[in-house]
Amino acid sequence: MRKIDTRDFRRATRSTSRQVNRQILLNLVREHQPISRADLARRMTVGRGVVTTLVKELLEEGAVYEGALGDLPRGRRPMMLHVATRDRLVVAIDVRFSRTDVLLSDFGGKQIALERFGTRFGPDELLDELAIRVRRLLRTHAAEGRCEGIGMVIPGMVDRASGRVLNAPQLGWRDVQVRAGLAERTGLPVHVENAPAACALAHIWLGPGEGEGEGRGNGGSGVRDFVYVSVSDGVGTGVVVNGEVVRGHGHTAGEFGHIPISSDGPHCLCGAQGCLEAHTSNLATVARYLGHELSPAIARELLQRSGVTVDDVIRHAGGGDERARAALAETGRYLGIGLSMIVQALNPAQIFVGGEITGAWDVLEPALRAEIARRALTRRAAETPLVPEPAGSLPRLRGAIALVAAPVYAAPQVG
Amino acid sequence: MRKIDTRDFRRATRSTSRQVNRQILLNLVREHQPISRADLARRMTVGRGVVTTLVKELLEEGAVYEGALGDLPRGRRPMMLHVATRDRLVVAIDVRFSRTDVLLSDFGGKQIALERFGTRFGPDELLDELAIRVRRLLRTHAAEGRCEGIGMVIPGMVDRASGRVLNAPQLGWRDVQVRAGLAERTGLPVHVENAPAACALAHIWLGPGEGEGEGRGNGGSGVRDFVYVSVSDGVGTGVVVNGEVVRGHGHTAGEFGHIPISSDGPHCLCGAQGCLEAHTSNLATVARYLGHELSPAIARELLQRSGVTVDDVIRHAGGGDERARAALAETGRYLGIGLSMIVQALNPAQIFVGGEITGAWDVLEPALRAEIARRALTRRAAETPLVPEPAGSLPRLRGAIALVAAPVYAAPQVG
DNA sequence: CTATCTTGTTCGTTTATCGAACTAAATCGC
DNA sequence: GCGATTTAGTTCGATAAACGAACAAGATAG
Repeated sequence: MRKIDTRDFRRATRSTSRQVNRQILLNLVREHQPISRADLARRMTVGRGVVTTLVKELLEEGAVYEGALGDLPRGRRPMMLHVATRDRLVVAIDVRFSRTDVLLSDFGGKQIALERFGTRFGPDELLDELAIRVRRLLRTHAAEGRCEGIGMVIPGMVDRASGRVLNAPQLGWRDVQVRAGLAERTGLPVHVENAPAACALAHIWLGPGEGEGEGRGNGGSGVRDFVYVSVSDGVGTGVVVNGEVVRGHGHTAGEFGHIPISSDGPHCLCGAQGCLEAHTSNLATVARYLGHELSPAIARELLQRSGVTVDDVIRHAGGGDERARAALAETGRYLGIGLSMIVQALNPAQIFVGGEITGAWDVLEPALRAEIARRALTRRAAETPLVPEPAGSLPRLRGAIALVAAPVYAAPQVG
Repeated sequence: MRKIDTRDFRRATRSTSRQVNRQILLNLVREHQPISRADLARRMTVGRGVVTTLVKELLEEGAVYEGALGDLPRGRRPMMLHVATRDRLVVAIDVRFSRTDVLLSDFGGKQIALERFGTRFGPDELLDELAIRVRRLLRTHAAEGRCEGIGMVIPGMVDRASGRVLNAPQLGWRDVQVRAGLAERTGLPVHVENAPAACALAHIWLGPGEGEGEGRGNGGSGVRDFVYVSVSDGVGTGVVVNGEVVRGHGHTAGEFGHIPISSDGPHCLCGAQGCLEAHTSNLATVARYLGHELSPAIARELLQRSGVTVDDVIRHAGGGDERARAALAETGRYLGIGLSMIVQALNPAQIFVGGEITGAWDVLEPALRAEIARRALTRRAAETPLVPEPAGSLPRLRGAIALVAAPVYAAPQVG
């Protein structure tokens, strides 16, 4: 029951029906490929004639292609249809404090080439470096297909519509026009997004990132209401309601990382005290392992001197180090409080947890479950599925891919 | 950028364009009445011919009517159009612990007759009583128009689709089929909803409830992303994203009332400790005024013995009672923590605060603002507008009206 | 009284779905 | 081996919508 925005609506024209049905059909092919025209007609409860003309259009545009003939017990064998992914390329860029990743992939999420380099903290220097690498990648792999765009994820707040980075504390950026800068340098359409929001987008459109080599390409998890919680240097979330990422009025929705967990907890980079992030970031976990409950600023120093990383803590926990297990369990307890708030506030169908920390899921999960169950108002809410996503599946790069792929398949807006 | 749900989509048919444009037109009339056909054509960037046929259809259905001729500097005078509200009635029902309100109103929110009686806690008894009163009201006011449905708001969790009350602790209800029961008894379509969610719906469709006598009828606040926070016996919220109320996967979204504010705070009715509700409900404020930080169960006893109500505390605060002011300011501080969480999580364009407590807005507001500003990540978020809605404007009954009115004007779903 | 301007209607054109008829290609029964 | 049956895919006329131009109905200005 959505209200029509009388100041910014899209009315139906002669061609709106076609656009809507075309997009539905394209999505059905995407999620059920290989699939025949007759099957599509049945799923859409439409005559086969309409499917014929819609498919003809999509074939001419190169959005779908005809594969092999299917098998049936009786009757004429159907011509199976697939969405085109292989010869459509995407450049995915993940900018973080520690490093920047550049991935060339196809539309289905299949990896073609991955490069890593140390992040330049000057925006112009970084964009120059990126432009050089993008051009080189596309020249080298020109035979693989045509590049349809660049997706870029940033640890910070982004105005997705304008492609401007509003505030990225980890990079020290404020009000930087990233999209225009990179688009000029490369001549490609550029999409910029906050990292956890992009990770959520990847789960809408590409599904969980298990298929390393092949990349299922079709799919996207069927869940339409979920929250993606990213735990790394910072703690951020992507909120999805009704199959759409919630951006917020000032582009800062999903900042669950900076809700207060305790009134007197460690100081956070954001200036406040006791934030979820200050209790559960990788820095916080390491500091806790080393015997402190410190602010991230001091913790960063501490761990630079000690040289201990979260991955070390997780490895030690796996090896039976009780202090490491206790530190992680404590992180789990705090994170559980945060997740319970998400459950109360949004009652999602599922919560994805991403980050290095998922390597200790056996330690984490009981703590998370306990906190959620302690607070939940209904049994259904108490049993909200938690799904870990290991950092190794490159969720942020998948998010960057989704930034380019999603608009091609998204529902046309009407009303 | 919404994803199409390939398991539950609505494809475009021959008549979809018409439905979409018809609904856009209806909403334009609603928000700009009186308005001419030619103006509608300009706003929709469509030929006047299309408007003629759409309006003819709406006139025949009685959804709009022609009013007086408009004035123009030159040319033929336009025929002004209005939405029909006066002869379309709604029965709004607000069930609470202390009492039940039944309001007969028109589609624009104009009050016709209001009845109050003590709530029967047996569902069947309550429905019987309600049916008698509804029938009597409609018989008495039969001349005023035809009743298009019943809207009913409940303090608790509701499955809106099935009309079932899942859990209403204040009433002691669990799994009660309210809709079917009342629909059978009255022969009218019935809509049931959680009270704060309905209050949010009222703000989408009817706008803030200032116009007592007339009822602006047109309108609805233009804001499409906001949160309505209801503070009374309990504390609940209605979350609105993109002009649509967020229901959650298990119908329990918006339960910000039961997020933890403190780890060792008062026990809450929900079983947990330190909930926002336990700190900021009317009971909590009264208990605080009387010198305790108590669980609501004990507080209820206490205040029954003392006979003090929130309204008393608010009155005393207005009279200069420092203890009352301090108690309310403390409530404001805790509520501010809750609101700051809402700002972080959803970054709404606006937050509405409803309930008796708004009577002490001068005491409350500084505390709320301070807490939000202390936590907010951007200036825009820090300055999120807070809008008080006094309990006297009957927000819950307006919500019940909106339950019936909204579906008539809502955007048809496509894609 | 006429030129001009604006509103509202009418009607032929275009573009979509809808549905029935038709062709193509496979299996089954005999 | 061959027609009956079944399923896939195409074609084409009917219908319903937007689109756009022409036109009638009022109003004002000079």
